[in-house]
Amino acid sequence: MAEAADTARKSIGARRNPDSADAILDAAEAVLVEAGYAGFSIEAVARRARAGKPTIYRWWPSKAALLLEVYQRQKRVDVPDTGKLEEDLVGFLMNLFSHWRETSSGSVFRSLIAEAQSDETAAEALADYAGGRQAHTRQIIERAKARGEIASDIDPAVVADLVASYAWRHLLTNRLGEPEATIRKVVRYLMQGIAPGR
Amino acid sequence: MAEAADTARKSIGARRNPDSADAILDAAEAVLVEAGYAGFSIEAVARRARAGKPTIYRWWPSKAALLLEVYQRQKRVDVPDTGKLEEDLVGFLMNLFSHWRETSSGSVFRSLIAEAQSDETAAEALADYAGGRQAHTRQIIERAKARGEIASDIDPAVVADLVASYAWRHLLTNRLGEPEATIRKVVRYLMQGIAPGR
Amino acid sequence: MAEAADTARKSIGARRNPDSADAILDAAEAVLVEAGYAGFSIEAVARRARAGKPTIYRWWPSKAALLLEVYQRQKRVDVPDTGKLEEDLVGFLMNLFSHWRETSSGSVFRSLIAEAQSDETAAEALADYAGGRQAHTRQIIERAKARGEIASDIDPAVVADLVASYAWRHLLTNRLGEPEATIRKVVRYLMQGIAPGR
Amino acid sequence: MAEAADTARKSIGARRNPDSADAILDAAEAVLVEAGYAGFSIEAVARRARAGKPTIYRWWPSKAALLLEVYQRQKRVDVPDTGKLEEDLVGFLMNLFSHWRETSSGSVFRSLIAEAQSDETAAEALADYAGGRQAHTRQIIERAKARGEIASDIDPAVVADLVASYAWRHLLTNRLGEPEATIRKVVRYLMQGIAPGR
DNA sequence: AGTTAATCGAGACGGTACGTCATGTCTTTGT
DNA sequence: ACAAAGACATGACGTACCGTCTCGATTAACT
Repeated sequence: MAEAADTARKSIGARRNPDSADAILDAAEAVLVEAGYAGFSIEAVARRARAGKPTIYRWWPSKAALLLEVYQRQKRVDVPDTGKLEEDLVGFLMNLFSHWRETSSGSVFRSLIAEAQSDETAAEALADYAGGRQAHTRQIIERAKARGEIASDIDPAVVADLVASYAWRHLLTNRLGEPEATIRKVVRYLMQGIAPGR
Repeated sequence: MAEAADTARKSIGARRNPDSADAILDAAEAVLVEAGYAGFSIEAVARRARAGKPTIYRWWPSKAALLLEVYQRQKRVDVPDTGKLEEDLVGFLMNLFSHWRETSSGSVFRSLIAEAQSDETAAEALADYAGGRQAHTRQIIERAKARGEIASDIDPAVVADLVASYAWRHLLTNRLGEPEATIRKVVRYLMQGIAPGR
Repeated sequence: MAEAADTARKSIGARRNPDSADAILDAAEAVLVEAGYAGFSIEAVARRARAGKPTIYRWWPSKAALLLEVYQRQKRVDVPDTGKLEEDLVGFLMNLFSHWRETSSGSVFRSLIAEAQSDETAAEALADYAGGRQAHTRQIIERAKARGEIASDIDPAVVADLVASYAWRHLLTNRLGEPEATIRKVVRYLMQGIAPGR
Repeated sequence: MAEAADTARKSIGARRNPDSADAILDAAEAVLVEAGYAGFSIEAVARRARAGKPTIYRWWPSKAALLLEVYQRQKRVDVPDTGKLEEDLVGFLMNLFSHWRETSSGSVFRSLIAEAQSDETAAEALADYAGGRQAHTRQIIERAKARGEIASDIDPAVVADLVASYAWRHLLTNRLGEPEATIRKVVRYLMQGIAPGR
């Protein structure tokens, strides 16, 4: 999250200036962290990045686009592969929660979801992105399926949906600090069901 | 969603005028339906309700408070009690989704969640409300537990959380039209687990 | 400038409550002194007087009427009668300036003049009042005329107008601290003219 | 007092748009003439000028600043130079009164004075302006002094103050229609005094 | 080498909404 | 009948952002 350079950036000719783009993305992240989604305005980002508003609008047509790029630029969360589905899922959720908690990505993703509720293009972009991410989760499940850890008639997409839903809601309601025990419960219920008599 | 009366409402003395309150809540709902969350402003509501902005601010300190009351004013979704957990949960989710789809309450609740991402008081209000609603879901589960339909060591709160999470995410990603089969899958996975070998 | 009573005044039945009237006039004066004309609102007066706004509106149809009564309630400025016109006029102006400076009446009268610029009824009330006051000044001059101190063809109304004009402008431009020497100059110029060779 | 152009004015880059400034000043004048000082609000001016409120606030920090510029923009009143002080002063006052009566400048200046009673910055701006204008009047008197028309020990500033006072009060009390005879009386009294026995 | 064209920062523009304040009217309740 | 209390519709206040526009400068790419 580098600060804006002391000296003004100039145009580098008839092409996009990567320094400006970086400065804008850095600034967007910083503003989001410091002022939250409520204080996240193009105006504020431009001020922080020492950039002109049109420069932002030229490259990111909406707040959502900017948020999305900020989110995508960040380090990916680790998807464990322990060979056991329960450990993979618990590990994935724990990693995801701590990643969201400890970096700015939680704020960014929350904002993105919020933005998508009023901006149709944001909703589409988010759907695209979430589709891609969910594929990863699905892979965990499909790996387990291949290993015979889950029944053959299980629909991995639905399971992945459930897992993602749990994560989203905890993000949106500020409950990213759940103890491992709770998360493990969720995963166990999912794997073994809640009905008695196994 | 009655229209504002033709003749201006006057004060009815030194106490709250219920006609105004109704007109404002009606207008809030109408604005949300017609212009979406993006177009939902106190100004717009005041205009639509032929009410003064101060009247709105007097009774609802924030957009969130207004949204919450609009949501709470609406008919409750039916919580079925069939005697079988699977049917109860499938029925509940189907009822909830169609309620959200077919009345304005889906839009309202989405907006409320979005608002909670930038307004701390909205977040608290939502948490309170969600806590209350989740208690209902928990009851379904506790009833089943009492009937012996689920294992005695299952934590109903966690299960209710999972169910609510699924509902929220489908609301937020505009997927309230899931076929019953999909919802039934979710409920089955939850009840019987996804692992093989029962 | 008594403070509002600690305990709420009750209605005394179907007639004007003089305590309320006094409390309102006191409050009006206090508000004007403390917050200036800019902060002088019916709202503020009502708050300060612990009175309802309708109570004020019932008895004083406009801010101007209230201001006027506040002004009229105050002690009159002394109009000296020394037997010499110059001393009378200098004394009158000095008394008037110090009265305006040292009591709240300067603020009140300024406000009244300002109010009269946007409120026609205030303008009329002020014209009436000023007419009455100017009669006093005219008397000083007519006394002098009777004594033979001024020429017989002099129009006392015009002279009084000139004197009042000087006073008004110094009030309106915050120059009530003129030294006696300056005021004496004004009076001398008026009495003996500025042309040479008397 | 031209009307706003049919087509919306756009920004002309990162500098002040003189068209907007003109439109705003025109609108301010028009609003003042049509609705009076009571109806003179920044909102109304913005509406009339088809300008955004922030554009007005950007360039004129207060109503007073706007009023002042409207006033200063107007044609100056002629200051005659006939070689005789009496004619100069009578002519000046007659010109000033008819200028105030027949153009909007009377309303504007009245408003400015009223505004100065509640807004300290307006008071300062008015004092500055009045200081400058009074210098002109003083020049008339100093010219006469140089010609020997008035005594050498006369203070021109005090005389100018008296003349301006007379003009202000007639403006503020809506008496700009005085016949020349009355004004000539005032000037004569001032020049030759009101005491008998010349 | 000179010209063209895209980009940069800056910031003004017409707007909309914000949340607050005062206006003058109204009604109920309590003397 | 009147006082008090305070809600009401209205509309202005001054501020923050919105997304668009035009500038003057800078510089790469194309004559």
